[in-house]
Amino acid sequence: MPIKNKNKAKESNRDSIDSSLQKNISLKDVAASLKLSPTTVSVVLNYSPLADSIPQETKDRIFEAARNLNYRPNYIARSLRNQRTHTIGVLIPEMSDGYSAAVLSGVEEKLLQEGYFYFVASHHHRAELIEKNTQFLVGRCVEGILAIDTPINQQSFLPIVSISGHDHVKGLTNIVLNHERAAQLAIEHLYTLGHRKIAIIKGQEFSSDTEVRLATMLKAAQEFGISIKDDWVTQLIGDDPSPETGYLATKNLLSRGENFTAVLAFNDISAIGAIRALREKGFDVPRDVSIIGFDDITAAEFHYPALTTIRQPLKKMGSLGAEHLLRTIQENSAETLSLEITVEPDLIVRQSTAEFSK
Amino acid sequence: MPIKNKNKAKESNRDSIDSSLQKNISLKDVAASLKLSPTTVSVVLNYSPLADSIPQETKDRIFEAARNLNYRPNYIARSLRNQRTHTIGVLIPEMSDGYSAAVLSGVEEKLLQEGYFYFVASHHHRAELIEKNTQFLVGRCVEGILAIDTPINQQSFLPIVSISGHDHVKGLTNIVLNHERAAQLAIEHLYTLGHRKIAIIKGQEFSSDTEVRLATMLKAAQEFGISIKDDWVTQLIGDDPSPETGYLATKNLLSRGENFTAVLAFNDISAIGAIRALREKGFDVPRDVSIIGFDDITAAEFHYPALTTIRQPLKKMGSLGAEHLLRTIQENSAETLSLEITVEPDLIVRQSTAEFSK
DNA sequence: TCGTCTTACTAAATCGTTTTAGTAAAGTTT
DNA sequence: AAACTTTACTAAAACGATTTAGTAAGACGA
Repeated sequence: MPIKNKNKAKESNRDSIDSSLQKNISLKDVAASLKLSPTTVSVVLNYSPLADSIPQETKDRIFEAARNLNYRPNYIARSLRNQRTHTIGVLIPEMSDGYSAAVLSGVEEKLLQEGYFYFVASHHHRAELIEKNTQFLVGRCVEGILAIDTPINQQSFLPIVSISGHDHVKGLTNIVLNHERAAQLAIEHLYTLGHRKIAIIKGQEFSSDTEVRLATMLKAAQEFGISIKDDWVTQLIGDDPSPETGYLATKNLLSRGENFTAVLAFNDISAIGAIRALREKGFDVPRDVSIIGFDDITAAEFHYPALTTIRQPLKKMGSLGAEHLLRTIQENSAETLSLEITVEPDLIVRQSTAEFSK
Repeated sequence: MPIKNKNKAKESNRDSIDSSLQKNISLKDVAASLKLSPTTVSVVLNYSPLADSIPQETKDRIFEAARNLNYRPNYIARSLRNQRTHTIGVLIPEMSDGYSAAVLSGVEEKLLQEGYFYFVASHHHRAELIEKNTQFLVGRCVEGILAIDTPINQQSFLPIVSISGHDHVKGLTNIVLNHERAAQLAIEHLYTLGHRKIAIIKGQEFSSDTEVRLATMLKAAQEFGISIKDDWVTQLIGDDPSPETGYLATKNLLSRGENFTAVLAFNDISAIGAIRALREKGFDVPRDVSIIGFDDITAAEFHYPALTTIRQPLKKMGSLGAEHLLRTIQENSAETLSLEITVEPDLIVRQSTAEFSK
């Protein structure tokens, strides 16, 4: 007897594997197999309060039939009826820049937890693609939009949460870094090490953090009594997400013949390029010049020299953004005020900065 | 008069912005506004051959009304009716390992081109998550699945394309690197530089390339008359996608007291960790030990020393995979045979390898 | 002038659910 | 024994499109 049971178990297991090869078992099929109406089957399977009057025995039969037939409710039909897709759209500049991926991993974790999926569309910093992709996503009936490092200039009927954005549009929630604090940490670190001549590599115009990053750095410098000459400020060159941008920017900086002792790079990627440019000109990092990156991507720690950097909690920003977006969707609060949620940076001291001795 | 026209243009522009704030214009609404039936409006807007008998004047009215009301067909309703979602599911191990992101960028490019979107689900190398996520994706009515570096052990009624997978399941298409060639390039390079004592860091068990990578390397070495001692083979330690894995593996290797002159790392990430471990023990790369990475991720070029590596055309593998998946979906060919599509590696010589002189 | 063909449409079914509004039978109260 | 409740269901509408199968009116040929 036990053996027979075992066989039976195996068989039903096999059945379910095989049946995963054929599809299209509908509610109607289940209902027909039980000589019940789709209504009854639906309310039971959904644990609807309407099923209160259905006797347990019938419920059991229904559950059993659904399992045996391997019934999976059609998500599309359900979405149509309920007007809920449990899907959100994510706008990113670039899939492969490390930054977006880090944020996305936080987004994904939170969304899957809550039974949501997401569509990603990248725009490569092209305004018309932002517009077009947004339209596509809306066309796909997403319930909200998460914009990562992507400018948003229009109000929408959909809830939007922007990560590292700086636009102030009605109804838009921004997840932003405490930039003042970040700048303070960076400048203070260099100041403490004795640096007074600091160069800054700012981001490209299209990066939404570019402006604040520079402004807060200049302000923090001023507070420490450090004046930063115009000639010590340069900008990333090119628009692909590679260290090349920082490499070219730094070469440009060096060609001006200025003798700064430290560089604040826009991000880790560009800091890596900057180090290479300095090395080519015979400067050792950190002996001759100190460099601070920004973001703390994985590569930062394992670069040589390991990068001192300002860490942004990218993954956390992603999950916070997702969490907030889901909340506004669930509250169905179209009247949401503009909101700003701030996360804190950390100074991570490694080997690319050193005391200035001269 | 021109002025009035201008105003009018502005107003209608404004209307369309405002109307993007309200949603839910259905086919029925458009039809009602024209006193036509939804049928007529549908066939005209879809350029269906059924619209042949509709006079141009009516068509124009319909198009105009659709534009003015900012009508957007409801994708869900359309999907339900047509039984097409134009959505595929992508399984990846990890969002933020650089590898998946590179492949994804190729996938995305191709898919968006063809009007498809994709859902991503990552499984962190956990078998039960692979299973669960696949179920979720199927539940979401995806039309096919793209598995990136993810083991597939079951046939499915959906088309599946696997990138860097090594499973041979009926109906599964594999996009794979020409591993023999890759190994040959790597070994030949080291051989030419005079290296005869080569250590190998193999991947973790969960990486689908681990086995072939090692086997082909050993075979290629043999062909060059190089014998690789068991003690010169070690394995990545830990399961997060950081250089730490290679760092630990290399420390382990060094602790064995063997005196190899070159290291073949499983990938660039781990090569970076390996270099750090060697450096800590006082070995200079490439003067004392040469290192070859694998993949050619962005970081490889800008590492110090820049990594010599075997390039995998990751983005291309992504777009090839997507292309092939779409093709099998469109052909509706459930009878597809197992197929293998091979892409070619390149040897990228940089600064982490040098002639062995002693 | 009848039958056929074309033109310009529309009604209704369908996709697979959920939900509203019943209903028939049995049980309970008064 | 009439009136009301509860039990155990079902029919039909709805979500928003597409598609099949018409239809009514006019044009045309024999």
